[in-house]
Amino acid sequence: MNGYKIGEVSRVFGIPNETLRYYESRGIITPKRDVESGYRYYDVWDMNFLLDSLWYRSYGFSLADVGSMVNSDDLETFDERYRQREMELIKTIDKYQKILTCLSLHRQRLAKMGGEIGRFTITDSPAMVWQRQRDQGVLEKGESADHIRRWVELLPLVNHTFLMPEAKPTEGEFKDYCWGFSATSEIASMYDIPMTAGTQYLPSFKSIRTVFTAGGEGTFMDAFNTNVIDPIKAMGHTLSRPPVGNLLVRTHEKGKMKRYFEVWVPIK
Amino acid sequence: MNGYKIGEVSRVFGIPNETLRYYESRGIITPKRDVESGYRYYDVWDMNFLLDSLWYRSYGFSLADVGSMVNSDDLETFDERYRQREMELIKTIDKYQKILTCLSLHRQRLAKMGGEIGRFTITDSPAMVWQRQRDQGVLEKGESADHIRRWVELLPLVNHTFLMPEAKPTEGEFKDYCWGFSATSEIASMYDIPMTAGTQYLPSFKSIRTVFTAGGEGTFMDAFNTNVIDPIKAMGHTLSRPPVGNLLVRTHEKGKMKRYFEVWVPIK
DNA sequence: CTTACCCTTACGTCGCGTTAAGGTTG
DNA sequence: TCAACCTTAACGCGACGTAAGGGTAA
Repeated sequence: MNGYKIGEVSRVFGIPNETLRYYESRGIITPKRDVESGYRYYDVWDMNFLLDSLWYRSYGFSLADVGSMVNSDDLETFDERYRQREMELIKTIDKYQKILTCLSLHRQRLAKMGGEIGRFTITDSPAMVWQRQRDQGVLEKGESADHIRRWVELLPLVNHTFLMPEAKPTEGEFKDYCWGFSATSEIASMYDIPMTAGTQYLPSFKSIRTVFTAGGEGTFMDAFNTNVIDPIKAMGHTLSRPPVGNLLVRTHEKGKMKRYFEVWVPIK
Repeated sequence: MNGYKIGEVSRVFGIPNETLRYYESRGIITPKRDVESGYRYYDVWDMNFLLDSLWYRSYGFSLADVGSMVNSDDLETFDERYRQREMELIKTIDKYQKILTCLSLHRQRLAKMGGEIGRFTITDSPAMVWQRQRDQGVLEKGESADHIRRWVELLPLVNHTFLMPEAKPTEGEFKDYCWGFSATSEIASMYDIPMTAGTQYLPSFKSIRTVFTAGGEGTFMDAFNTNVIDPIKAMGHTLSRPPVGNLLVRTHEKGKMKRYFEVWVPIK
């Protein structure tokens, strides 16, 4: 019997012999067999096609595709397959690129936020679209909640964002807040976000931005009033609109939850 | 019992309830249970953490990572995880980008090659590094073949390339050829290709480039001599160096193999 | 005779999605 | 009444990797 045994092929091309056997079971490369021993003997053409298979695999084609490409495809079919794979790759790269952009941005926000606690900066809040998700812990459910799914699907492009109620705090502190999702207006325009009840467009406002932290359950409003609103008022600013902010991260420090938020408080 | 039942959570966030149960089995979200019925009741915090989980998943973290992030990670650990994931994403994008570039290029070559059969163009051959893989069907095997694996790993950056022997064809035709891999010199310099016995650097030469086809086993040399060498000689050109060329694709037309090659024939 | 190599079958991996059987709850 | 919930269990995917148990080549 002439030709190369599976181990030789394996060593030369660096492919585990299990993989070679698997390819045979999928009908991709079917070497001759020694009838007595059952040994596989790969000839030059088996290896040509094996190399082709590796080539196609390296483009990311599935084994099923590779089988057809190696054994039966004509030129036209090749062109179709390449065209389709090209489109898939573009989509894939796009997806990962989007994720990377969001992740980097978010990581940078986390890296900076430590130094921003207790520091108040006058800046314009980012224009965004905001969607109420729940009110005082009460979820919007039922059939009307379809749009929430749409927002969830947009992760990680959307933020966990709270919005204080429209009514101005007359007694000097906020007692009410509402959680939802937000997307910057660029993202909102790119992904046609559903506008339903509870969706608001928040333009850019002159604001004071800061970062504050809160602990676990029930600590949010207090932390907000004490560490954000009181200092801003003490500085002599007058609030003009409902504050809005993002959850940056929920961490656990020494067994207790610690949440970090960034917030924009619109001022006159 | 207050809170939301699994079906409600499922509907609102668009997550199959199987997945919610699976997350519980992995210790990620563990809602309270009604002791009698065994029903799961998700409270606000369960849903907060569920949303966080979806957020982290959308960044591409594994469920094991998500479990830690939701339940125990501190800020430093978050930073590490984000940093690592960012690097992974960059690598992934890079990989796909490379594949896409090769695939696009190759598809364009396939698209053009039909019109290039029988057409001879004077052009400079691309500078490349070439590695002998086998000679007349005889594979280089044994321990000395380590470097071939290195080339295979570089797919799809490398080509299937033949090189005619150094000796000039005195009788007017070529009888010998040798298959191997090649990489353009840009790629070779980027990925430090191993230089071993059988590795040659082929600089750019003034050449005639054409595309030819061959059938199955044993048809290559004849097709090359008849469709490439003879016409070039008939045009009055004198060959200066060994021709070199790439396998473009092996197709199947009407049950028979048809191979397409591009070739550069160096001339004086 | 050794021993490195080959064979087959079958099960594990990841992150779930799906299906099924059989029962309880609102 | 009947959808919705519970449990355990298993199977599927894709491309292999791994292990068991036994035969073969040089």
